[in-house]
This record gives sequence, structure tokens and C-alpha cells, in this order.
Amino acid sequence: MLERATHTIKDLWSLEEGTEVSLYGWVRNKREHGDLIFIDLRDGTGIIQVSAKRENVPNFEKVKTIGREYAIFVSGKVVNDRRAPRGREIRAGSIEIVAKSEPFPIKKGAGKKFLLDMRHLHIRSIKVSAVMRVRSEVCNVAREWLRKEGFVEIHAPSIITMAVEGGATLFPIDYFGERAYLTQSSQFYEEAAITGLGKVYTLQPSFRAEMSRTRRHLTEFWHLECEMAFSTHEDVMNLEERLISHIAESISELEELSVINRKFEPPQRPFERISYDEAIEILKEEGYEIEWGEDFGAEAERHLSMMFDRPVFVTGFPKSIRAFYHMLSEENPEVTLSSDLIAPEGYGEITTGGQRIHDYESLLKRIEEEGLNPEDYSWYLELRKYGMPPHSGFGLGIERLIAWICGLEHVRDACLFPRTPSRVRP
RNA sequence: GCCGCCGUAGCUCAGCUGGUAGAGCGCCUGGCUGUUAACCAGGUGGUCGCAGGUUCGAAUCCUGCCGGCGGCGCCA
Repeated sequence: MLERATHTIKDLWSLEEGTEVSLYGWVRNKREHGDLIFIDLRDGTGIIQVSAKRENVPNFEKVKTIGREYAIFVSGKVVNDRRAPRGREIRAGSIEIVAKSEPFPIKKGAGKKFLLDMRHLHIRSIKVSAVMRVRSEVCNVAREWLRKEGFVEIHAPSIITMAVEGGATLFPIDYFGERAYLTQSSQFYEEAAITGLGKVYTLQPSFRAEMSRTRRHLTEFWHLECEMAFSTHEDVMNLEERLISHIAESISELEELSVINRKFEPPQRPFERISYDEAIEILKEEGYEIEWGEDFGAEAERHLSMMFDRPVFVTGFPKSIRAFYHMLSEENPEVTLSSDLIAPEGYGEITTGGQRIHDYESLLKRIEEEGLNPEDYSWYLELRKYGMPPHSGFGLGIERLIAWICGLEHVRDACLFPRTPSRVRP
């Protein structure tokens, strides 16, 4: 049987001084001064100092046994005191132990590896909690906005048999004796769904079996993908810009950003737009040895990213470095109607978008050119036989977006329990 | 997959021209009525990643393996 709490810590700051309160929380730290004890109490909404004096607290001896991360129930009075953090504390009248804690293994100065091994205990920290609140808001805001724009959320299967990007990056699984895979993108299913729903999006995990050891890669990441019937590459860039601006503006108002010491200014619109050709020229001038038809490479991309104070679309990538389904330009069939969106401050690529090939013969030709087996893409090809209009879409890496907004040094810090090549637990 | 670095107390690290281990923090005990990473005194703490080799003797030198971190490639 639990006592009823009257407040959460977040509520306390606006209360009248002297208000009697009782609340639950965890002990972040305790300082003992003989007959006076200070407890920093944390409850997920904030932190408050609790002071407990022997003369006021009947079970004072018991309170002395409380350690870090004990769950406790505190009743007392809200009091303003210059000596307390933020000028306010709770003068305890009683403190009850709800759940004991063994000595908490995570202390100040813990290293990266240790914190990842102890992720199940570390996630209660103020900073991790703040990032998770941001993450929750990013998803909420995206969903609300897309709904208002007429997009329908669909749920695509995670168990698939057909590669979107290429066979090497798929996690194989045993599907009752048949080989199946974990999905790496919902795009193909979305392309099917737009013929019924017009504009759709998915927000769900994608999986990549890449041994990618970088601050931008996870083996399991959350993927926001949109797809629109009757639309062009130009339309999809406008959609991305409006969506990301909206998310950035909403999130920039959250106080969680100050908890993680992030000064984030939402980017001005319009976003920059440069062609792949221009990007190559710029990079050559900056001293990079790069030829038309090649991908930028991480360092060059970072350089581009640092050159602008807002996200930049790089448009018109050569078909040699793009997947087979990208629509080719009518003016130059070596070039695709596609773009990457590069986030500023060195964060780099956060989306890829573009127009898809909607003509059966053209798509078949591209599949064959890439040396792929058309039989593997039978239903995807077949969509092109039944009234498939020009259509476009994009995919956004949720953790990459959060890493940029929150100023994180690694995308895994945007995950509660990140999955990387070297980590499947906790 | 490639390149580099790291692995010593619960944590962060020192010790490495070979002579079987130290500090700070934590934790425990005591003291303290205004701390806020509290402080003061005392105490506690080790398969030196694993396996093999060289040696009278290995945390230290050599070989292999395992694990992790950082970067590249790949991508969101």
C-alpha cells in the first residue's frame, strides 16, 4: 500500500512558501552533518534538496541509513532558503524508505565503457532522462505535424525477404526454415501503400548489419520515412524542410536542452541547396581530391556541413552512387533526382530523399544494370504495372536528428539501449 | 572489413629500463545543525583481460586470443 503523493518536484517551485507536500523520489546524494542531513531528491521531473533535522524527524536514526538511489517518501514543508540550491528546499517532517538500494555502482568520473555496460542503471541520470524526453517530443511533434499535413501512419513489416539497399547489410533470420531478414527500410512497402492512401509515413526501427564503427551508425535505428503519390523530388525537399524546421522550433523551446547544456537555435529557412556538381567544385577548391561520380567521404561531408549555418540539401547525385530505384534526370540520365540533407555543425547526413522510378521498363532496366535479379523485386516491379504515378519520399534517421538537436557526440547517446556492432546488451 | 589506442581495487588512474602492487573517489566505522561532488579521522579493498613463452623471478619483455573505445569504408 503506497501513500498518496501530493506533488512532483516540478510542481514545488511555483507553490506558496510553507505549503505542506509529500512526494516520492530517489536519493541522488546524501550529506550528513550529525543531527542534520541533506538529501538531493530526484523524481524524473526535477531535483530538490531535502533537509532533515533530528528534532523534526521521528525516525532520524533510520534516515541516517539511507544511501544513494534509495526510493523514499518525503513529507514536509516547502521553505525558501538562500542556502539551498535554487533558493528552495523541503524541510522534512518524515522520511520513509520505500525501496533500499545497494551501493550504486555509477559514480562521478565513470568512463564511457562502464556507463554503457551499466546502461540499465545509467538511464536514470538527469542527462539521459533529458535526452529521452527530447526524443519522445521529436516523435510526438513529427507525428502531429505529419497528421495535419494529411499523412497516414502505416506499419510496415520488420521481417522481409527483399533488400532495399543491397544484400550485404541485412540481418538474416530463420523464418521456419526459410531465410528472411530484418528490414532496413520501409520504403518499398510505403510505395505500395501510397496507391491506397496517397501520403504515408512510417516511424519504426530499421536494421543494418554493417560493422560500422562511427558516431553516426547504429545496427538498429529509428527511421522516419515519408512517401507521397503524385510528387516530385522538389516536393519532397520542401516537405523535409518544413518538417525539420517545425521539429527544430518545437524542440528548441524545451527546457531539457538547458539540462544538457545545449544552446540550440532552430535553423533559418530556406535551407541551403547546392547541386552535387557545385559540392564537388567547392570541395576541390577546399583542397579535397575528389572526382565527379565519387561519394564525398566523411571528412569532406563534415567540411560541407561546417560551411553553412543551417541544413544544406545536396541535390542530383550521380546514379553510380545511388540505389537503383532513384528517378533519373531527363536532362542528364547520369544524374538522379535525389538529395541528401546535411545537418550543420559537422553532424552531416540526416536524410536521403528523392523521386522514385515509376515506369516499369525504366525500373527493370536499372535493376538489370545494377546486376540485380528482377525476380527478387517482383512485387516491387509489379506495382509499376498498375497505375503508379510519379512519387517521391525520404528517410530520416531519428537518432541523427536528435544527436544534432541535442549536440550529442554519438548517436547511441540518443538511444535508451543502443545497438552497435559491439553491443547487444543490456 | 581496414587502421590506431586501451584492458591493474567497485570506479578513475599511476606503477612498465623485470624483484609478486599504489593513489584519489566509493564503501564501512566514528565525529560534525547549512551542506550542496560537504568536511575531518580511522578502516576496507586486487585471478594486474585470458592463454602460452623467455627468466631464478613477469603487471612490466615476446607471441596468440578475447573484449572495448576512436577513426575509415558503408549509410539514416
